[in-house]
Amino acid sequence: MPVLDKLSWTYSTLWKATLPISLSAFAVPAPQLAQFLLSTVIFHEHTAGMIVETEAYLGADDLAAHSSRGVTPRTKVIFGPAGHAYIYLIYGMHECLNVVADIVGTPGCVLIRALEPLAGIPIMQKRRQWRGSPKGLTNGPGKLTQALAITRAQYGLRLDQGPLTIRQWRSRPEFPVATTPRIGISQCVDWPLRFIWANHTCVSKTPRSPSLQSP
DNA sequence: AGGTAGATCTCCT
DNA sequence: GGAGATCTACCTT
Repeated sequence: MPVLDKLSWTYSTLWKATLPISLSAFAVPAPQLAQFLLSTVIFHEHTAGMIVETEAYLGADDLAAHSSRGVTPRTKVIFGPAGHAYIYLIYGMHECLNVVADIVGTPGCVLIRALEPLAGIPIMQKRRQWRGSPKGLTNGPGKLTQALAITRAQYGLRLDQGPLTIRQWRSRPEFPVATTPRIGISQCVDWPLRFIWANHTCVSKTPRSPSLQSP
């Protein structure tokens, strides 16, 4: 089981330890996809990290979701096929990576909020100008995109293959999952749609009142 | 450990 | 024109 500082991976050995995810596996409701994506691994530009924190965003009733305002040039990919990348700029400077969920026409997506850095850590340090502990490289949605060099240039790309890819371990690990309210929103603040690998050191914030699910 | 300010762009009112 | 799915530096306890 990969845990920070216990194993060091090269990009290619990590690639071989993982398998592709079929595009159809993404076509499930966002809360389900958010939990599935925990423990999967993002690869891009000589760097890779394991997802340990996600948030689900739903459709018209979820006023915290960008898609609740309908189709715009920015949000159109959310209404398209699952398994593609929705990437947007927040606060004028930070890119955020989302994975489109659901069937075509149903706007659901999953925000990737934190990774455990696994491969290419020196490259991440250079991109982030960060000399602190490795977890500080990717424990936040704006941090992980910078560490993996993900920008709106990758908007709309499919994630089951190609330059920006998400893969799964050959054998899915067992780990405890906790559920909390989402971070940084002002609407639907109590909806339990944030999912974390409980007690993992790379999670962005300690939840104020996590509810533990069965492992 | 915790709060605040500033940076800086896109979308929608 | 203003808020926003954020981060860092720089304060104060």
